[in-house]
Amino acid sequence: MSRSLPPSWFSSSAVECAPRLLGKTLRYKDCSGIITEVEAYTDDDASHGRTYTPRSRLMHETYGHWYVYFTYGMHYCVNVTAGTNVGAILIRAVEPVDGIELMQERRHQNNLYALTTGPAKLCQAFGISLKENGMPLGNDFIIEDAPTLRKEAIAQGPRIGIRRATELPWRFWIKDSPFVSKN
DNA sequence: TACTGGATTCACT
DNA sequence: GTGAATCCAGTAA
Repeated sequence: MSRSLPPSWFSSSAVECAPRLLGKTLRYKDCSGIITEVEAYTDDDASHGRTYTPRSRLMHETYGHWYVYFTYGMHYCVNVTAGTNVGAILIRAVEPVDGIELMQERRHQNNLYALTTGPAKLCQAFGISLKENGMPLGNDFIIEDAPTLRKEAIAQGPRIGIRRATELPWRFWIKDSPFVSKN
């Protein structure tokens, strides 16, 4: 049985940790998927972390904790807090592995490529909501190291895409994966 | 207490 | 490409 990465794995900055998350497995209860797309937020203008508020407190005071927030009146997004200063990594997409039927049921969607290819889609598929906010890594909610085959494939590179436009967060994704968001 | 706008998604044109 | 859905956190007063 594999173990979760420890919270200390996330003590480096969000920008450093984010690309290293690609290819690892996100697991929550009965569902799991290989992380294909992430976004790193620190204290820049686009980040909740630019101010210290009750919501952003986790970004300032923890690393290796789940930060879940509600947006647009209907969607949840899931992050892992990172860095000893302020930061979080938004998990934007995964490749579904376990619990696919359950995800399809929750999403009312059978198309595998539309199941978890977006931050809000992923939360809906995995059944993640505000009640998971603030949990430390471990127990039900874990990130496992990459399967060996994935690790080798990623090491062969260049497979990781990076985008950092002005005033936008750092985005990292696995280039040849069909399981990434469209925007 | 009262706005304002959002780390999105989906249907529709 | 455009707009609606929908409600809460943050801000200003």
